[in-house]
Amino acid sequence: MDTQYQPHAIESAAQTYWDDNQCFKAVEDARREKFYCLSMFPYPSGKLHMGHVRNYTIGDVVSRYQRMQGKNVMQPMGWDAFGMPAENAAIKNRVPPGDWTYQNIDYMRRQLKALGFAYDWSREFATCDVDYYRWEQWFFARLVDKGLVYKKMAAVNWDPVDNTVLANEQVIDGRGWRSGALVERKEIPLWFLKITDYAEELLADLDHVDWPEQVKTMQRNWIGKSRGVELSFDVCGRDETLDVYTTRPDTLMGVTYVAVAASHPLARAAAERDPSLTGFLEECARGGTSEADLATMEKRGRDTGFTARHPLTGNQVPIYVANFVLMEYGTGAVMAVPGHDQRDWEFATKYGLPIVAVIADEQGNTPDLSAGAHVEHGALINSGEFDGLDFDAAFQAIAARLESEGRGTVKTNFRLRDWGVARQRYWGAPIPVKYGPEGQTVALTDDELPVALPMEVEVDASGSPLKKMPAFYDLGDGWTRETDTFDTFMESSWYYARFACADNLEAMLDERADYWLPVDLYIGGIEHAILHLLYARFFHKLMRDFGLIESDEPFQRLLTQGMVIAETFYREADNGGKDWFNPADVEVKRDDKGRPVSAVLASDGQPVQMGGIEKMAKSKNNGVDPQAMIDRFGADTVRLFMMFAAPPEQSLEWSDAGVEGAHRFMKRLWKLVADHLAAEENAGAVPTLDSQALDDGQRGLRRKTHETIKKASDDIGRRTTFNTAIAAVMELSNALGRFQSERADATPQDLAVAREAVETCVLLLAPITPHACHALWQALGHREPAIDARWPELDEQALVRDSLELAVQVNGKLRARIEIAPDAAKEVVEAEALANENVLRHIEGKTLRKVIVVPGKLVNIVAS
RNA sequence: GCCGGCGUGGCGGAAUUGGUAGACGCAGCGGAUUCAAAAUCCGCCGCUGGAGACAGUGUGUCGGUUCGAGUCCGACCGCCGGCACCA
Repeated sequence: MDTQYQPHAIESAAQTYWDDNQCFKAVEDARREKFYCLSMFPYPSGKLHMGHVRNYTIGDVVSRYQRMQGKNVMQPMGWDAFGMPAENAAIKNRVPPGDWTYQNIDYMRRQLKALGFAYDWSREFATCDVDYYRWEQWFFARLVDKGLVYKKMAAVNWDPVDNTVLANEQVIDGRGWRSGALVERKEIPLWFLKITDYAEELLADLDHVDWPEQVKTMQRNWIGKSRGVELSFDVCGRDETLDVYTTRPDTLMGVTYVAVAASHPLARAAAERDPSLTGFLEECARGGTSEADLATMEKRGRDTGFTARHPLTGNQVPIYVANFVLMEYGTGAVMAVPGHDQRDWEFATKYGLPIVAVIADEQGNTPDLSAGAHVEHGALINSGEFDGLDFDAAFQAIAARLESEGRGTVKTNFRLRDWGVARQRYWGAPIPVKYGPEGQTVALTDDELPVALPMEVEVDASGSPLKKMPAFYDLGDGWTRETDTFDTFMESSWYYARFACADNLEAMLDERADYWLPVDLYIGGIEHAILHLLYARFFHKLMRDFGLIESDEPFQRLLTQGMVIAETFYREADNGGKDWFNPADVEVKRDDKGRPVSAVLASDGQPVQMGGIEKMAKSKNNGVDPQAMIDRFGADTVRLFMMFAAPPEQSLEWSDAGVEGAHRFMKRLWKLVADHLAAEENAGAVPTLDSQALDDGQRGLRRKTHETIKKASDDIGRRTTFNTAIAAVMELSNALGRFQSERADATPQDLAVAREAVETCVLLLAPITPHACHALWQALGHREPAIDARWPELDEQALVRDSLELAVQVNGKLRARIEIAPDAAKEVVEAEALANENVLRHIEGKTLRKVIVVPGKLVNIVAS
């Protein structure tokens, strides 16, 4: 073999081999256990970033590992191709979004291939392919038939200058990102999917998936199941009621006012009576629609002049209109208990509304409400017949009373809201609906589908070009087509299923979906923990209920990867902003401890400021181009560094020096194999290992080999902590290197033990650095490729030790280490520990209280 | 604001179920090799004291539980992700 490690030649040879032999084409085979490994598909933004490289390397390592376990592995790749960036690029470069998208896909596909990922490329598709989204349109029409789709008014961000709807991302400090105009909340009719019909099941089935607990908790909280009471207040002097929902009916006697949304009919009626309210209602429409905006804005309100009658006491309480109550969440009205709700307390304090204590503090006294609300549960006070009841009893009693009077019912509520799927944008799948001359709304029939998105368009900042294309929307006879397109979360909600049968042009899914689903391991960014994953789970259940698939959940196991971050550098610009410099163009100066102290721009030698470590992003210009790293070190080094630098769930800091370290290891590994092969050649033959005839050194190396197999198998297969698996292989390779240099005149058993260690290193690393291991496995004389080699098998016998080292503590502090036989009795261990010189020194003059022996670990002697 | 995380040497991280803190790697320092350099190899490497044996101290801060806490509990500080039209 070549004694030099030459990554580029090795990598293209391995990739050619895999390609020519179609090694990663997945074929359904009922007799074999399947493993479907999926990484979240990329948005084709232009080129791969390090986050992609990390995501896809994790998936590839697991896929290759599972293949070596003998599983029938499917690992597909595709493109989440609809979305806003294509429209933005179209405005900027005057290129149709479709052209831009498909060009990006071509470039990024080449990059993925250069990284050597074991994808079945025959299953590739982009969500902007008609053959993909046509089935989404078909399925949507089925949902319309089943009554799972409806249209209702909902708030959007409206840019009054560009006359267009803005995404939340396009609203910056309450202004449109292009126009700079103050954004308004505007209500328009939009399509919704009834995800709330599935709230209960979406919550319950979280118990049956193997996901990180934090993600399950976030989803549970997002769905937000609560038990409360829906009750109604009569509006005094008007023939109407105000319905409100509360999870705290126990505080009902503390209600001192009621608040309604600015767009509530009662608020509008109030403005007709009192025109001075009109300006306030307009003000309420200002600002963004995001929950963060609403939760952090200044809470403001006005008295409508109307009053409501308390359902139990009959007392009149004022009705306020408030900017933080929204018409589309719940009933558009809330009851306020300022004594026991902090937001209500602040509002009441601001507007001089009464604050009444109706829940006692822990000691049973009236709580002090001068500095804030008392929100804990407790016994009722100032509540008439309900005084003294605790939360549960009061809930029941008050709910029963309301029910008997026909003024309320116990109700389970969900925080989860129905999914608005309509977007007023061009680059998305057209919503398959048409409108008739008499106001009819009709889903398109199968023979009217698909609705193909016109590809030759000019996009500007004034909204969707579809609205200006009669050829698209005008169907004649007064019928028009919907010009809104689907939320791109629609496409990403079922792509994992389509990968099972992407070549089927006759049906959305076929029986192959049930072979592959559910996905065994799904890998992607933690930022998708709620929305994407919840929508995909919902869509899966919809498809199941239409008989398209059998399983209940799409993703059996989930791995959420952390971000890739890097140092930022900038200079203050003349306009007060910052000019950001790429880390590749900056030289960092360090002090004698290696701490970075300053940095200069390489091109001019002048200083730049260090801006801290941030997520790799265009805005901070701190992205490291994977391509440059692959060109310089090869794909294996990049993959190795990515897997070694941090466990997958944590954020990963890019480090040029770290990459060089990974490259050095690749060179050492290469040399280790070359040295071993040279030694075998000297000896003339490959001897057979006789595990019964080994000396101490040989047994030591063999133990290390099998300890490494044990650890790496567990780390990759169960824990998915690839960094520690690599560290273990590094330890083995270090031990092997020492062994080889100590035994220059190798005996046959030296060579046999060393070969086992060498082959173990190569196979354990094969999923991570597949190209080099492909070449090394060949060099070691194997005819089958490394991808088809079986994962090394653990020999428990090799792990047996003659003696163990135990730590000896005195009062919890380490004082000595003792060598002891692994099967030594507790008494022997204790005696040995107590005989130790240093231990004796520390217990001298003290009384022995207790000796704790943790077998195989330590002895703790308690003395005082 | 609400929900979910994270915080360990100069740096990335390890310590898997409450049991020897710092594996592995990077940087640094010392040495070998070399005419020299690069590359490579060997050694040292939390902090303080000590020639050393060893002792003290140390996992964001403060407090608690325990024979024993990086790990569990409470309060706080800082940073990150999500908040329904970014993907």
